[in-house]
Amino acid sequence: MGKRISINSIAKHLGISTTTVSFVLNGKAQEKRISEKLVKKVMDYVEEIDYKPNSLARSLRTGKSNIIGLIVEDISFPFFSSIAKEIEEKAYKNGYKIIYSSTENNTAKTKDLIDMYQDKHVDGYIIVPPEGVEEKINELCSSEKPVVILDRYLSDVQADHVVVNNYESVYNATQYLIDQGFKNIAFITLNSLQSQMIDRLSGYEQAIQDNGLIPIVKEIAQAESIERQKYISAFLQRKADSIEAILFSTNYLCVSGLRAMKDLHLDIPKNIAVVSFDDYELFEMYSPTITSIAQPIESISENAINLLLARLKKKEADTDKIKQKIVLSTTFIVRESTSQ
Amino acid sequence: MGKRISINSIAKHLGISTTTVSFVLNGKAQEKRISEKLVKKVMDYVEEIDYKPNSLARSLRTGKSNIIGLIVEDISFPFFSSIAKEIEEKAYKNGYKIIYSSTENNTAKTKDLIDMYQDKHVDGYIIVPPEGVEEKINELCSSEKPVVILDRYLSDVQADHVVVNNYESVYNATQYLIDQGFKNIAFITLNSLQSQMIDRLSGYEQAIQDNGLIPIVKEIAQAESIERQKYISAFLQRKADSIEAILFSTNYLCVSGLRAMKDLHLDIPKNIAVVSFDDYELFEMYSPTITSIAQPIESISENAINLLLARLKKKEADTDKIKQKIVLSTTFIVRESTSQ
DNA sequence: TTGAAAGCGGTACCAC
DNA sequence: GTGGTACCGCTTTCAA
Repeated sequence: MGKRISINSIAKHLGISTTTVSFVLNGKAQEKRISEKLVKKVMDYVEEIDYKPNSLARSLRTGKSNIIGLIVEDISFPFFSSIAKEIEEKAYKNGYKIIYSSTENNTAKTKDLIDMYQDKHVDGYIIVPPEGVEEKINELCSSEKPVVILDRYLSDVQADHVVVNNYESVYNATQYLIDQGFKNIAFITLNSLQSQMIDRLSGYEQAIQDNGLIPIVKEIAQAESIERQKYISAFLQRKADSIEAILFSTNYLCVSGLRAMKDLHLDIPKNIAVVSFDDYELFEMYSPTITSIAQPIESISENAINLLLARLKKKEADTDKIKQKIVLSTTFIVRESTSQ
Repeated sequence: MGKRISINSIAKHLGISTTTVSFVLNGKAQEKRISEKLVKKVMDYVEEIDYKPNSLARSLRTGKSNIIGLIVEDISFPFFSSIAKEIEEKAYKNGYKIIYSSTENNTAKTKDLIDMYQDKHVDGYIIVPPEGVEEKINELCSSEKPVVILDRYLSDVQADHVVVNNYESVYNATQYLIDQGFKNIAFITLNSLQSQMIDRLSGYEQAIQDNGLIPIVKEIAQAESIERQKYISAFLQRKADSIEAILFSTNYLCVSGLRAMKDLHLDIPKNIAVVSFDDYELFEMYSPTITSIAQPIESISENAINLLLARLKKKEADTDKIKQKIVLSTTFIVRESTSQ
């Protein structure tokens, strides 16, 4: 018969009921004490015709989709694409697929995406949230779907978090620069209210204050790469004489900074020492090599997906409501750009 | 009532039939000549309770999922993540979501992924295929789902393709080196049978032959970054004296090569000139800057998704079976690494 | 040990 | 113009 294969056609073909086939297929043969013979018969036939159950129908019935929604800031950033890769790999091994999207730090788009994901009945979420989605995410959390927040901390949100110790990392990096003898240390960051940026800034400010120095902070608007470079360039032209070292709060800001410094013929580290948050292949290859604060990408990914998988496996019965906040340590990689 | 909202509960609440609600919701009110008043009533209520139809149920019934499957080699490669970003953006604007995966050039995993995607009833595929999946993809194509192949050309596969002119690009780059006065030009590539690699190699070989020179080809096994560097390093140590220029067939091979050359204190371009296929931010920032063959990422992405969307919109009726092969041009970016 | 049948939430054919 | 209802394919309760 030319009919599409379904659990029904199998049952009909074998002269048994769909129930039985379903039980066998779902490994409930033992439990339901279905005869070995029958099980084998079903399995053999399924094998023969290479039957694949329709997961849509299954999802509709069970409410589970075996899909995890991954929402990052921008999949084309190496940091996020590396995380995506790791998460996908692990998810795949556990029978989950990933639907991903980039928010581009756009609140409206993010809300939209979450709606779409809910609509697709994804089983869980891993989200790198932009500003202003706390409420939406809280809604999400109060549905029974597990949510893991990545990279940023949302204090008002009842969800698991995986972040790095931004404050301490930058505090220590700043202290390192000070110990190296630098005094006029600038911090270049994004004008963002996201927790990770706030924390990095605070770490810098506190270290500066603890050493009785004067903070020099430059906030760059979220903008295209070329724009960023211009802002930084303008800043450097005004301040280059006085600044001895610069800390960048993200790697792409640092890249823009390096371009600007190259244009201005500023010598690193002779004129200015440089440190960047978030390591990048470029920093290892650049001349001079650039000191950086490396985030543990593997560990971040692993913790996030493990946390989510654990929640997914747990029956709602023993749902321990205590949300976790996992804080991972960064690695300070000293390179040539900070040698006095 | 505490019942979950469905098209049925709406119908019941309003005292009309599900059919009517369905028609209104699907914009078929006009077509079905449903009264303005009723339409408004339905719409208002839907608005009020913020009803979102269950797309799973809809997919089950219609066979459409509004999901596009994107299968790339490795999402953590900038080339692929940039493409993913562009494709996602455009897909999103057209109401499609993306499920993506990385094949890691693993044939078995890829087949598995395709199975999973079929199972999820994705509406269309964009695939960067590893070796050995031609048959599987042909199966896919003979289902009615549109498939677009990216980056590599599968001659036996009846699908749309979007590729770049690998052969000409490398031929011209090689010729450029020759015109610059380089004679002993090596080509470092992967030991891969994928069309794009074959074509790049052929382009090199033909140019060398056309100029009466001797080809020097080094094939590197697919391996971890560190391994690759070792292989290249060993090759360079044996040949450094005679080689005047090197062409790398991919950007990550070139990065490994740059590391190796740095270790060996080979001066670029004084000792050796360097060209890489596939541009990379690093090449623009490196000292010296590295000449490269840039792929038109935006154009590749745009063509791929447009092709797919076009096929998706087209009714099966006027299905023009003629598959397209879109060949895009690369840009040769001359930088410091090739100045004699 | 196995089977009948009621949904999951929509869509769309067919009837009135 | 509007409504009844079969059906997409699978899970699962209940009965036999």
